Amino acid sequence: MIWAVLLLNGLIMILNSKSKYDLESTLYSGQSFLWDPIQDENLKTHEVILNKTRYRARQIYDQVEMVYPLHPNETQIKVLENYLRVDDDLSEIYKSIQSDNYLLSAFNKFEGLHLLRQDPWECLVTFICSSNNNMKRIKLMLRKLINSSGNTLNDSFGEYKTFPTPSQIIDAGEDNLRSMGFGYRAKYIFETSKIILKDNIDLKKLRSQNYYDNLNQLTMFPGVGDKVANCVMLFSLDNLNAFPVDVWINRVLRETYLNDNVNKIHDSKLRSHFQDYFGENSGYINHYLFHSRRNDD
DNA sequence: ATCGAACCTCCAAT
DNA sequence: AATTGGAGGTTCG
Repeated sequence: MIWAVLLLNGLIMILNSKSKYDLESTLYSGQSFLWDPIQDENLKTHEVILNKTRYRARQIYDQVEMVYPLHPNETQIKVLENYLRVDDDLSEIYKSIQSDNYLLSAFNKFEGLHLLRQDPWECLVTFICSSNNNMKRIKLMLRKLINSSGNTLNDSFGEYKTFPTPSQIIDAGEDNLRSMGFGYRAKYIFETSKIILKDNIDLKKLRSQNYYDNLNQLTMFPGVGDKVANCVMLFSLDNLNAFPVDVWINRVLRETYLNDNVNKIHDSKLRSHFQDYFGENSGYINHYLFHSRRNDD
């Protein structure tokens, strides 16, 4: 009854999710490094900047509550719902997959884990940074980049920064990027920014385009190989059949799906094999395998 | 074509 | 306390 009152008064803004949503698993499962947990009235709230606006969200039962902007307009609600992929019907995806014990256990343990629909430019920079790197340092690098090169905006919580555009990264310069701790990735980020600017590339136009066309396009950027390209496609370009193969996926494939020594098989060959094996939602499966394998102790 | 090594930097484990 | 090796890969020879 309290619910009804709160809902009617518009005090609680619950996003319209098709199935159970596990916000924390989703935000911190290694697909985005741009969310920050903040303490809010003893509840765990999470913050991110999307489309130059600050957004805050938290788990409420099996759904997501949008707690900021305070009285969001339709567009703002759509932005967050779109980003969080609340329309994905996970129960359909769980059902569509041929059952094996490892996946069943993963679905059960992380029920509600969603893929995100991130901004492709931010996603591209993020995953170029991720090579030979760990989550903590990736977050630190991105934080430094945003703080030093992004635009400063204001809202009722105070100042916040937007993600730098390609030209802002070019303005920073490769040396500056190195001093921020990017290491050899500084050149990749810098050169990629130059290409995007010079060729006037709108990465969002790659959405829903052919998987292989996107793969070819993305791997033309320096610092982007098969793995990074598949991450960008899966986490920002709606290519749900993308299948990034990293060391963790390698492990789980070797331990659970193959008898042979997987190390002898090239990553891109593994990738295409398991795309065929798992089918059109292989990207979702990939992320459950990845997250599950990283959290199994 | 294929295969190691090298690449920046941080940090946990010797 | 100094050194080594690995970390959610890519590139170069």
